[in-house]
Amino acid sequence: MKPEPGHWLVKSEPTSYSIDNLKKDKKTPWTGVRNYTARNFMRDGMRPGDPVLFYHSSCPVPGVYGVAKVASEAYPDPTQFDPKSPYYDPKATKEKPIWFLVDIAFVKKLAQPIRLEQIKKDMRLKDMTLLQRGNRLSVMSVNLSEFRVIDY
DNA sequence: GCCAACGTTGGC
DNA sequence: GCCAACGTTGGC
Repeated sequence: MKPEPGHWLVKSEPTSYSIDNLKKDKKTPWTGVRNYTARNFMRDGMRPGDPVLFYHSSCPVPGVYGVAKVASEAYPDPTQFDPKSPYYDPKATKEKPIWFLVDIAFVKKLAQPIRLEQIKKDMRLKDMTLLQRGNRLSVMSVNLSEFRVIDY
């Protein structure tokens, strides 16, 4: 899959890391992504400054809760080398890292979240990767036009 | 808690 | 390389 440059969406379960956590931290390494497609988006697609929609999943009201931006080039996810981390990958070495990440920085929290329910109803968003059948990617690209519908 | 839709793993 | 079994995601 050729990564589409420019605009992105990341998912997070708010019980594990929410937009409020990001607001407080200002910037965070997006650790723990263990899916090759998502990794490729971060490693090969994301560039510093790219806008990112921040999506809350597995919660009472799933939806886009804020906007962030890419805040670094891709670099190896340090948790893959840490045997104590839940994201430890014994196959990874510092010479040959498997997993890469970028830093994500807070931009803003939306006054009202754009709920998944609304996204589904909006004909302008019907082709969003987020809505494609069975899409469980935690990092995905978003078209500029789709991005502008959500972050107007 | 259920279940559909995947991705990954491992036997062959 | 195939494919069944298994694990995970995430909406509902």
